[in-house]
Amino acid sequence: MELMPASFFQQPALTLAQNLLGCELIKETEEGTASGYIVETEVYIGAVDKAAHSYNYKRTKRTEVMFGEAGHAYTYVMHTHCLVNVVAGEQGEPEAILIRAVEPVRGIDLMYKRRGDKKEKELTSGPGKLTKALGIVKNDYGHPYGEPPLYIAKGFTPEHISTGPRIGIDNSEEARDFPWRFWVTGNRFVSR
DNA sequence: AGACCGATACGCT
DNA sequence: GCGTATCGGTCTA
Repeated sequence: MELMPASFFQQPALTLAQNLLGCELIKETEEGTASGYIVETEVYIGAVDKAAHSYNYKRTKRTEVMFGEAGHAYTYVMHTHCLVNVVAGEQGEPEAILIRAVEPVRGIDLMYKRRGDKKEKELTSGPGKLTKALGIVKNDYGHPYGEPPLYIAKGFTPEHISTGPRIGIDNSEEARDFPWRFWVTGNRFVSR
Protein backbone atom coordinates (compact mmCIF):
# COMPACT_ATOMS: atom_id res chain seq x y z
CA MET A 1 0.00 0.00 0.00
CA GLU A 2 1.26 3.43 -0.98
CA LEU A 3 0.08 6.30 1.21
CA MET A 4 -0.47 9.68 -0.40
CA PRO A 5 2.26 12.11 0.77
CA ALA A 6 1.37 15.37 2.49
CA SER A 7 2.41 17.22 -0.69
CA PHE A 8 -0.41 15.50 -2.59
CA PHE A 9 -2.94 17.65 -0.78
CA GLN A 10 -1.12 20.88 -1.70
CA GLN A 11 -2.90 21.49 -4.97
CA PRO A 12 -5.89 23.61 -5.94
CA ALA A 13 -9.12 22.18 -4.54
CA LEU A 14 -10.72 21.73 -7.95
CA THR A 15 -7.84 19.57 -9.19
CA LEU A 16 -7.41 17.77 -5.87
CA ALA A 17 -11.07 16.76 -6.00
CA GLN A 18 -10.44 15.06 -9.34
CA ASN A 19 -7.14 13.51 -8.29
CA LEU A 20 -8.78 12.04 -5.19
CA LEU A 21 -11.02 9.98 -7.46
CA GLY A 22 -9.65 6.44 -7.49
CA CYS A 23 -7.72 6.89 -4.23
CA GLU A 24 -8.40 4.40 -1.43
CA LEU A 25 -9.91 5.76 1.77
CA ILE A 26 -9.12 3.52 4.73
CA LYS A 27 -10.37 3.44 8.32
CA GLU A 28 -9.10 1.10 11.04
CA THR A 29 -11.19 0.43 14.14
CA GLU A 30 -11.31 -2.21 16.85
CA GLU A 31 -13.84 -4.04 14.71
CA GLY A 32 -11.41 -4.25 11.82
CA THR A 33 -10.29 -2.37 8.72
CA ALA A 34 -12.60 -1.15 5.99
CA SER A 35 -11.77 0.80 2.85
CA GLY A 36 -13.12 1.99 -0.46
CA TYR A 37 -12.03 3.70 -3.65
CA ILE A 38 -13.25 7.29 -3.79
CA VAL A 39 -15.58 7.62 -6.78
CA GLU A 40 -17.46 10.89 -6.11
CA THR A 41 -16.34 14.24 -4.62
CA GLU A 42 -17.60 17.81 -4.21
CA VAL A 43 -15.58 21.01 -3.79
CA TYR A 44 -16.44 23.76 -1.26
CA ILE A 45 -14.47 27.01 -1.36
CA GLY A 46 -15.27 29.39 1.50
CA ALA A 47 -14.00 32.53 -0.20
CA VAL A 48 -16.61 32.52 -2.97
CA ASP A 49 -19.07 29.72 -2.27
CA LYS A 50 -22.40 30.37 -0.54
CA ALA A 51 -22.93 26.63 -0.18
CA ALA A 52 -19.81 26.24 2.00
CA HIS A 53 -20.05 26.22 5.77
CA SER A 54 -16.99 28.48 5.67
CA TYR A 55 -18.53 30.97 3.23
CA ASN A 56 -17.15 34.48 3.54
CA TYR A 57 -14.40 33.08 5.80
CA LYS A 58 -16.91 32.32 8.54
CA ARG A 59 -14.81 30.98 11.37
CA THR A 60 -16.47 28.83 14.02
CA LYS A 61 -15.55 25.82 16.10
CA ARG A 62 -16.92 23.67 13.32
CA THR A 63 -15.18 25.36 10.36
CA GLU A 64 -11.91 25.95 12.18
CA VAL A 65 -10.08 22.96 10.72
CA MET A 66 -10.67 24.22 7.17
CA PHE A 67 -8.52 27.27 7.90
CA GLY A 68 -5.56 25.04 8.69
CA GLU A 69 -3.30 22.79 6.69
CA ALA A 70 -4.62 20.74 3.77
CA GLY A 71 -4.91 16.99 4.14
CA HIS A 72 -6.79 16.89 7.43
CA ALA A 73 -10.26 15.50 8.05
CA TYR A 74 -13.31 17.76 8.32
CA THR A 75 -16.21 15.81 9.77
CA TYR A 76 -19.61 17.09 10.82
CA VAL A 77 -22.97 15.65 11.69
CA MET A 78 -26.13 16.53 9.79
CA HIS A 79 -29.46 15.01 10.79
CA THR A 80 -28.44 11.56 12.00
CA HIS A 81 -25.39 11.11 9.78
CA CYS A 82 -21.71 11.96 9.85
CA LEU A 83 -20.20 13.37 6.65
CA VAL A 84 -16.48 13.43 5.88
CA ASN A 85 -14.36 15.93 3.94
CA VAL A 86 -10.70 16.44 3.03
CA VAL A 87 -9.39 19.90 3.90
CA ALA A 88 -7.82 21.64 0.88
CA GLY A 89 -6.31 25.03 0.06
CA GLU A 90 -3.58 27.18 1.56
CA GLN A 91 -3.60 27.99 5.25
CA GLY A 92 -6.16 30.74 5.82
CA GLU A 93 -8.25 29.64 2.82
CA PRO A 94 -11.14 27.55 4.17
CA GLU A 95 -11.67 24.92 1.48
CA ALA A 96 -12.73 21.29 1.63
CA ILE A 97 -13.65 18.34 -0.53
CA LEU A 98 -16.66 16.27 0.45
CA ILE A 99 -16.39 12.53 -0.14
CA ARG A 100 -19.81 11.57 -1.54
CA ALA A 101 -19.28 7.94 -2.53
CA VAL A 102 -16.75 5.13 -2.45
CA GLU A 103 -16.51 1.67 -4.01
CA PRO A 104 -16.02 -1.02 -1.31
CA VAL A 105 -12.54 -2.59 -1.31
CA ARG A 106 -11.54 -4.09 2.04
CA GLY A 107 -13.64 -5.20 5.00
CA ILE A 108 -16.78 -5.71 2.93
CA ASP A 109 -18.20 -8.17 5.48
CA LEU A 110 -17.72 -5.53 8.16
CA MET A 111 -19.56 -3.00 6.00
CA TYR A 112 -22.55 -5.32 5.65
CA LYS A 113 -22.52 -5.78 9.41
CA ARG A 114 -22.52 -2.03 10.00
CA ARG A 115 -25.06 -1.18 7.32
CA GLY A 116 -27.33 -4.17 7.62
CA ASP A 117 -28.19 -4.03 3.92
CA LYS A 118 -28.71 -6.74 1.38
CA LYS A 119 -27.69 -4.83 -1.72
CA GLU A 120 -24.00 -4.12 -2.19
CA LYS A 121 -24.70 -0.86 -3.96
CA GLU A 122 -26.35 0.53 -0.83
CA LEU A 123 -23.23 0.06 1.30
CA THR A 124 -21.37 3.19 0.27
CA SER A 125 -23.36 5.05 -2.43
CA GLY A 126 -23.83 8.29 -0.49
CA PRO A 127 -21.93 10.56 1.90
CA GLY A 128 -23.77 9.38 5.01
CA LYS A 129 -23.74 5.73 3.95
CA LEU A 130 -20.01 5.49 3.39
CA THR A 131 -19.06 6.98 6.75
CA LYS A 132 -21.20 4.40 8.50
CA ALA A 133 -19.81 1.58 6.35
CA LEU A 134 -16.20 2.61 6.98
CA GLY A 135 -16.72 3.53 10.63
CA ILE A 136 -15.80 7.20 10.22
CA VAL A 137 -17.15 9.30 13.10
CA LYS A 138 -17.30 12.92 14.21
CA ASN A 139 -14.34 12.26 16.48
CA ASP A 140 -12.11 11.88 13.40
CA TYR A 141 -12.37 15.67 13.06
CA GLY A 142 -8.92 17.15 12.46
CA HIS A 143 -7.14 13.86 11.87
CA PRO A 144 -4.33 14.02 9.23
CA TYR A 145 -4.96 11.63 6.33
CA GLY A 146 -1.34 10.44 6.33
CA GLU A 147 -1.51 8.08 9.30
CA PRO A 148 -3.74 5.48 10.98
CA PRO A 149 -6.47 5.05 11.84
CA LEU A 150 -7.77 7.14 8.94
CA TYR A 151 -5.69 7.53 5.80
CA ILE A 152 -5.67 7.75 2.01
CA ALA A 153 -3.62 5.53 -0.31
CA LYS A 154 -3.01 5.18 -4.01
CA GLY A 155 -5.76 3.21 -5.73
CA PHE A 156 -6.61 3.17 -9.41
CA THR A 157 -6.53 5.80 -12.14
CA PRO A 158 -10.04 6.57 -13.42
CA GLU A 159 -10.48 6.23 -17.16
CA HIS A 160 -12.88 9.12 -17.40
CA ILE A 161 -14.19 11.77 -15.00
CA SER A 162 -17.60 13.50 -15.21
CA THR A 163 -18.56 16.84 -13.68
CA GLY A 164 -21.80 18.59 -12.77
CA PRO A 165 -23.65 20.65 -10.13
CA ARG A 166 -23.49 19.63 -6.49
CA ILE A 167 -26.23 17.85 -4.55
CA GLY A 168 -28.45 19.19 -1.77
CA ILE A 169 -27.54 22.88 -1.88
CA ASP A 170 -30.63 24.33 -3.56
CA ASN A 171 -30.79 27.22 -1.09
CA SER A 172 -27.37 28.54 -2.06
CA GLU A 173 -28.42 30.90 -4.87
CA GLU A 174 -25.92 31.08 -7.73
CA ALA A 175 -23.52 28.64 -6.04
CA ARG A 176 -25.93 25.79 -6.66
CA ASP A 177 -25.02 25.86 -10.35
CA PHE A 178 -21.25 25.64 -9.88
CA PRO A 179 -20.08 22.41 -11.60
CA TRP A 180 -18.04 21.35 -8.60
CA ARG A 181 -19.11 17.73 -8.29
CA PHE A 182 -16.83 15.14 -9.83
CA TRP A 183 -17.32 11.41 -10.26
CA VAL A 184 -15.80 8.40 -11.96
CA THR A 185 -17.83 8.06 -15.13
CA GLY A 186 -20.01 4.98 -15.13
CA ASN A 187 -19.12 3.80 -11.62
CA ARG A 188 -22.17 2.18 -10.06
CA PHE A 189 -21.51 3.47 -6.53
CA VAL A 190 -21.93 7.14 -7.49
CA SER A 191 -24.79 8.50 -5.37
CA ARG A 192 -26.88 9.68 -8.33
C1' DA B 1 -42.96 12.04 -4.22
C1' DG B 2 -43.46 12.84 0.49
C1' DA B 3 -43.04 12.15 5.64
C1' DC B 4 -40.26 11.28 9.24
C1' DC B 5 -35.99 10.91 11.86
C1' DG B 6 -33.63 14.00 15.13
C1' DA B 7 -27.76 15.55 16.04
C1' DT B 8 -25.59 19.39 16.03
C1' DA B 9 -24.29 24.32 15.41
C1' DC B 10 -25.45 28.74 14.95
C1' DG B 11 -27.81 33.14 15.65
C1' DC B 12 -31.11 35.29 18.11
C1' DT B 13 -33.89 36.53 22.32
C1' DG C 1 -32.07 28.96 26.45
C1' DC C 2 -34.71 28.43 22.16
C1' DG C 3 -35.96 28.28 17.30
C1' DT C 4 -34.34 27.15 12.95
C1' DA C 5 -31.84 25.12 9.11
C1' DT C 6 -29.12 21.47 7.56
C1' DC C 7 -23.51 19.34 1.77
C1' DG C 8 -29.09 12.49 4.14
C1' DG C 9 -31.12 8.13 4.63
C1' DT C 10 -35.00 5.32 5.03
C1' DC C 11 -39.54 4.09 5.11
C1' DT C 12 -44.40 4.49 3.19
C1' DA C 13 -47.37 5.28 -0.67
